[in-house]
Amino acid sequence: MTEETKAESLDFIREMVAADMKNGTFGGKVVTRFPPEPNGYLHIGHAKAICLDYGVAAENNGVCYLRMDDTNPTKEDTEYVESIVRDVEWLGFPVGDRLTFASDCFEKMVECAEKLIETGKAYVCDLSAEAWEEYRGTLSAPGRESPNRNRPAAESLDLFRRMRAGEFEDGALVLRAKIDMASPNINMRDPVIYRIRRVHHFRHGDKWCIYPMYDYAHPLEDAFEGVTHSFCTLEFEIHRPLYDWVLDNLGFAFPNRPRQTEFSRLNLTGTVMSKRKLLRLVKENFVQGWDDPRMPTISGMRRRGIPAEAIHRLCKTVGITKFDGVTDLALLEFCTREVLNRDASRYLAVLDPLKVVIANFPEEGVEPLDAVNNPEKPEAGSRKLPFSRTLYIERSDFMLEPPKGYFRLSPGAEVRLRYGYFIKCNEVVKDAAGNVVEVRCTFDPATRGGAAPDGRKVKGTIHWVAADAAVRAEVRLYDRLFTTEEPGTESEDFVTELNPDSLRVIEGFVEPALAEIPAGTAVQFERLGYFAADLDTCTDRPVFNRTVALKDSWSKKQ
RNA sequence: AACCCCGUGGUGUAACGGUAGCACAACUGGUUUUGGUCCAGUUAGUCUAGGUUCGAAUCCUGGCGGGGUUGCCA
Repeated sequence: MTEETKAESLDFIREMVAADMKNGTFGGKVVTRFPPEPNGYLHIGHAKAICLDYGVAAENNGVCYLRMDDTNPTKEDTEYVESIVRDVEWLGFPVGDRLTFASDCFEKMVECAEKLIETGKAYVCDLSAEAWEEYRGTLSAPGRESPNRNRPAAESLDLFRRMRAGEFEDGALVLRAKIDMASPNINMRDPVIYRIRRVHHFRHGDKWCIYPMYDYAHPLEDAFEGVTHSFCTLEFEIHRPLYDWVLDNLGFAFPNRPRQTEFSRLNLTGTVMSKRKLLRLVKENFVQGWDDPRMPTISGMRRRGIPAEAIHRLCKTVGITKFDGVTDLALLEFCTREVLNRDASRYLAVLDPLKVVIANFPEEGVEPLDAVNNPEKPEAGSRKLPFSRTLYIERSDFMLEPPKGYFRLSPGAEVRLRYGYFIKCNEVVKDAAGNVVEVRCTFDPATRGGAAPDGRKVKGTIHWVAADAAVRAEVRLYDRLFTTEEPGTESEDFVTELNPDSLRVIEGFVEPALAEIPAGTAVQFERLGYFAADLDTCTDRPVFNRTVALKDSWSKKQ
């Protein structure tokens, strides 16, 4: 064994799976599942679970199902199913025929429920939801037994079948597991496992009027699919005894008994992650949709230009633990820059133009210059870049009175135009208010391409576009959605913490090569950041979403 | 308040009774036709009090701090 082959450390889940494989707990198999409820779009937090579920399966030659946990049709919809499949596939995981629906198992779940009733483990209860509050007890006081608790099995079975047949009003009866009303874990105090709810199901229409509760349905879904390792987030930790109770009382035993393991969800600074809150941002038009580039959704990040690989890298870096922390958004930005620095072609763009006239350059004509597409990736080739007498440069790349350490353009200073020539500023034109509106320069023809044959150096290299050839583009700059690091922690009314400047739309100039760039393409505008071409049918101009700004040590110093 | 889970630099994560390491962030410096990249370096950590042990981030007990649970949501 050489040093390079030194094993990477495993997270606690992968260690557990490795031990299971070694001990043959599940007969040497690994089956996992990613089980979203189709009531919203997937976000970056789900990506962590997806990477874990699919990752552990793949590492052990197992399979992973994408299961729609559609046991409560009130908020579920096919739109969400479709978006979830799209997002999982975009992340690079196969779905295909491994797409399943919990609701397809409803018949088997009813059979199991009847078995629980027959063995005295479940009973039909007529206590209203309000009445139950009193019976349930509190966190510190035990509950009381329902008067229906000892209803004969035959009677419960009959009532349960009539519940299913639609003989009762919504909420009139429920089926409860008979466990322990004195348990310190409230989930074990005779939890509801079936309720009557006449709601149209997006997949089964009005076939069902009883729906199973999560705590009862989930372990069965896992068991029916042959899942071995059922990973979920920390808030389900306290539900695990019930998960186990369902399986134990229906006779599931290893190696055919799934096991639940919890890990901490992903939190990112400056955003919210709960579907309820994200839904509100969409419904109340605080953002333009689930795929708004400011959203922490997978689709939003895709549109923002964040590559799937960056999300993988983030998930790998944050790892899997039970510590409930908050990951700095800077880590996602780092992962994004890392991938984009390698892959994105470089282009020139000017967002806040200042006119530059090259006095000694011919009035007419355009000179095509060679520009390398990506210095990190020679195989990306090069392109032609038009140069002319009138140019635009970034307003911030010129200063009348430059502070110490500023090495861009200023009166008397010489800088390099990227891929172009050295230019020197000779004259400044101001308007009546004293604002600089034009800079007059001379260029050195010997420095074509950006190198001086006499070996003289310039410290600054600035970007530019030829005024006549440049293309108008809409550039969208995004900032964090919220002003606070952890929005919503202080007040439930988290929308009061929304950042009013989270979207800035700018009319800028880009070089002509970008006129017809395909949507989704990631590019770097030198010195400005990474951008993703957007397909926005509301505008006839190319649109760019800024994925992430470049690191900028100069402006940070100021 | 009862029960469960979790506490390692500012942040995220390693070390599985034997040298506290990595990454991000921050800060220096070097290279550079992007103030990007790349390279080198600096700052900074085991919540706390006991106990077990030759030896504790790791095991035990108490305290403190954080999170979760009182849906006929998932």
